Amino acid sequence: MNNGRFATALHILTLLDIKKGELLSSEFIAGSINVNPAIVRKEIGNLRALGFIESKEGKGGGYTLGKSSSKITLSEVYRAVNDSPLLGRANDPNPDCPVGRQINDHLKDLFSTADELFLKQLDKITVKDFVKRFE
Amino acid sequence: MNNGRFATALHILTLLDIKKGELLSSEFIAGSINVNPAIVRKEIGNLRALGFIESKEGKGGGYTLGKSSSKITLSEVYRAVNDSPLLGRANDPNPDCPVGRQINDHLKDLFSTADELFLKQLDKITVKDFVKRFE
DNA sequence: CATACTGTAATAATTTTAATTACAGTACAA
DNA sequence: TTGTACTGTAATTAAAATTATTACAGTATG
Repeated sequence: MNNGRFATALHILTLLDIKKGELLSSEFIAGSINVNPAIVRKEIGNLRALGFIESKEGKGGGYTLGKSSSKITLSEVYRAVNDSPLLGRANDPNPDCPVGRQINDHLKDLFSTADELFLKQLDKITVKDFVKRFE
Repeated sequence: MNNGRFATALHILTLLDIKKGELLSSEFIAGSINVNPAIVRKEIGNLRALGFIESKEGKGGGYTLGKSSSKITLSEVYRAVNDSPLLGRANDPNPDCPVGRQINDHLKDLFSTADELFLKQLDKITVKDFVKRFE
């Protein structure tokens, strides 16, 4: 799990929606999030591959939304930065112990069910909905 | 967020339930989880304060469940190791930006709702239920 | 009183995450 | 056509979080 990346990604999309029509630079975006511009460019590379963001290179270049904020759900954003929200780091238990041998599978079941539920909730919320909270 | 600790805590409780009646040492438990005994003792210190585990000091000492595994829910275990399952690490955005100033509050809302939902699911599952999966 | 445990803290090592640096590539504009 | 201001990307360093290790005092048992 890594919510730092989710926070960053959603922050980027929020700024792009609020400043719709403008091309925002990685430096401007990084200034709002308070992270390094290279990280913004990297995360945008990921979001761009999914069609959420478009970029323009060269002088005067920058970023805009690649699709309407009403068409991007938070579950899509979460999946973009993270395969399994909840599972996270597991132990590496002893395979010679009956419990150790099985527990990771059982934990995985547990979390994948919860993951689905969590993502189902986020699926109902679009970036546009989220941006409305800033009004 | 930190699921390593949840995995460790649940592993401990699972072993204690399966080996009910016996006193298990931190070394035995650590051998099954494949972590350091001092970590087991530390986590047990936490679980003992909540009444989930009892310990006996001195030679021949060790650990047993402090209450029936059917009376311990996974949501209680989760809360024992983690205040907010989902929120995790946040950024430290620029307070001079309208988005930066507000986003952490909005993220927190988002995650606290999801947290409640997640814990509500875990509330339905007891340690005993979990242990049944090993049969 | 020797032994085998727990309880707890301090420190070190490891892993993960983010920051920094660097630079090639691209578009604009004088 | 050249300087400038951007993106794209990778390599390296730094910081933060997590876990491991070590150490030892305290306690019960035989």
